[in-house]
Amino acid sequence: MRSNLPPLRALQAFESFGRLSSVNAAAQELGVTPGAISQQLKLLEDHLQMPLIMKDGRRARLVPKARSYHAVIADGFDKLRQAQTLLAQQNSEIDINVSGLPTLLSKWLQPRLQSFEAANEGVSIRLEATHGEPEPAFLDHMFRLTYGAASEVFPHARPLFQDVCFPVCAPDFLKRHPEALDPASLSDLPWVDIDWGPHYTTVPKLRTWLEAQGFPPPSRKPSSIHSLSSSALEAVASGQGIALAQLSFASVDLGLGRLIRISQEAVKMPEPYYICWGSMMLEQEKPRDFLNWILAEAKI
Amino acid sequence: MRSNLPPLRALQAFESFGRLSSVNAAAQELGVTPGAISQQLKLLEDHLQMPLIMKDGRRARLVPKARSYHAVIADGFDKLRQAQTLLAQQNSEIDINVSGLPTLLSKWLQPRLQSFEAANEGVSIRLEATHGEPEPAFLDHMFRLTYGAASEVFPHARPLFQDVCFPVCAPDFLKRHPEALDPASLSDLPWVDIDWGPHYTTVPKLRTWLEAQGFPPPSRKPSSIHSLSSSALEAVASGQGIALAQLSFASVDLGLGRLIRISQEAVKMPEPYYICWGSMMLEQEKPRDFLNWILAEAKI
DNA sequence: AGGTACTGTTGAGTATTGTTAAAGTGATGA
DNA sequence: TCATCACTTTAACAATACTCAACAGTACCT
Repeated sequence: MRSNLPPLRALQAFESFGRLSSVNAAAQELGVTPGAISQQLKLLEDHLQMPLIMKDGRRARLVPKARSYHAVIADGFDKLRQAQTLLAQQNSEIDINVSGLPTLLSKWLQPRLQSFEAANEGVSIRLEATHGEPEPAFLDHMFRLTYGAASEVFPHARPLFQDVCFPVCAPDFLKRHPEALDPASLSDLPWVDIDWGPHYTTVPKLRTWLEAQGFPPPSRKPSSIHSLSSSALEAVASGQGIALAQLSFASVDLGLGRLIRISQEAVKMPEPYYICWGSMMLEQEKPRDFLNWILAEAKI
Repeated sequence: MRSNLPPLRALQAFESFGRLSSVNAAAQELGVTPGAISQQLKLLEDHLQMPLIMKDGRRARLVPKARSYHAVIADGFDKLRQAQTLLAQQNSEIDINVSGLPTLLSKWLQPRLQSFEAANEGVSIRLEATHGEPEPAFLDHMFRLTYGAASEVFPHARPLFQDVCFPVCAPDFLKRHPEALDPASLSDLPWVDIDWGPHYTTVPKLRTWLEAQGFPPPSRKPSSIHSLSSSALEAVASGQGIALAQLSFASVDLGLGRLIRISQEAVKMPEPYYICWGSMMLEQEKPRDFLNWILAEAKI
């Protein structure tokens, strides 16, 4: 790909301007004067031989045709900024960085992290909960806890555990709907859905469990849809309805009595959770210890 | 994210240098002199307060610690270059751009494209076969033909058709292995696998079909694994073994007698193929006609 | 209408970046 | 061992980008 990029400073001005829709704001963000931005934008129009900005009252805006171009440019600068955060991570005092799916971190890892910290005096761990997978390059300084096939894009991955799912509700809800204990009636109760997003199509939903038991799918629409399991479980705990919960995410709340398991029947998640890491990760001692610890934890 | 980027020209020099491992080559690529590159690299080291290059004999190289940083920076510049190709597409004389999964384009779209070109005199169409999904921003000037949930990241999507799969082999192979006509013996025959990659976990494989018919999974390892269905079908046509083929991809070769369907039993693909497009796409007449045509084709 | 407050543009002077050419630096070979 | 080569670095001039200050257009208020 031998395409000559336009002058980079001009691109940066364009990116900032397009995002903020203001020459002044862009100037402030880039730490230059508005005049400089104005000149750079003109320069870029000149280089690309197409108009990019139009005046809308006293403001200036992107022309519609430049919108998609800007989107890709903005993406590129995002990556460049990401690279800076990677450096910041490398140079930080943190011993172990762990990125993971939000609920996996908060409901599975967090509760047992004490045991690791107790055994490793003075170790500092940073947890980062994100839905989207990080750049593989980040894995040189970071573990990633994720689900299923997403792990395959990373240099190294080992399965942690394969979870099971079953329906749960709140004690309070069970009082109002005692029929919930009869699996055949679950299809008609209010329920809470968990949406894993388009990339995870094989994850069991309430419908999956019902069909596995030979019952019809839910007759109502979900009373709420959550992108986080933990948020869905909160909704269930507050009595909003039933949901198909994962054992490892619900176990704390089950122990506390905030949630009740309505059926002993469970469906298995089709794929395990994984821990992933990069090639330079195991050269340091503390990450190595962490990996061994977490693999042992998962086998219990 | 309020992180100050380093001087961009320095980043660009770093990106180019890191990729080419040579100051001279980087200078040539960026159309400047080696001295400028050298100075910019020093500037970047200065800005980041960390060493980036080391001398390896008379060459200069990246220090290992900078490798992952470089990977992300390079990704960012790739995006910026992509943006240029997007502009090039916008300004090109092509009426209709179609990006799609390779085999879907070559085996399904290509054969019926004549009928569209015949009906639309003088229309120019460009086909681009890629496995990876394009930036959503590209969809403002491009259709994308893809499979299943991948379609959900794009602004608009309509299902085309839901394919079915069944085992096929070459006539020649059938002569050598007449037992192939007995489904129960398929598990023990040489076979060819199609690997859709980590993002498509629900796609049927030979194993899926066998299990659906109540037979054991393949007893041997696949004699070859292909990332393209079309390449797998070529291997099968050359007599390498059997494979689970999709009706729409195999139909031409079945008609020509290059492939033979060994069983009438078929498994359905769990998700349909989709055609996807962006918001500004249907403002032009020719893309609108194309969309209508392709949706009609798919219903046949 | 006219004043005021914003926002963006323009042009000449200053600072930063790239060029040119000469000087290091390690590998290679007679 | 010294000349030579391939490559990179350094330092003084030329080109590019930024600042500053004055200007021009638009909105809003009285």
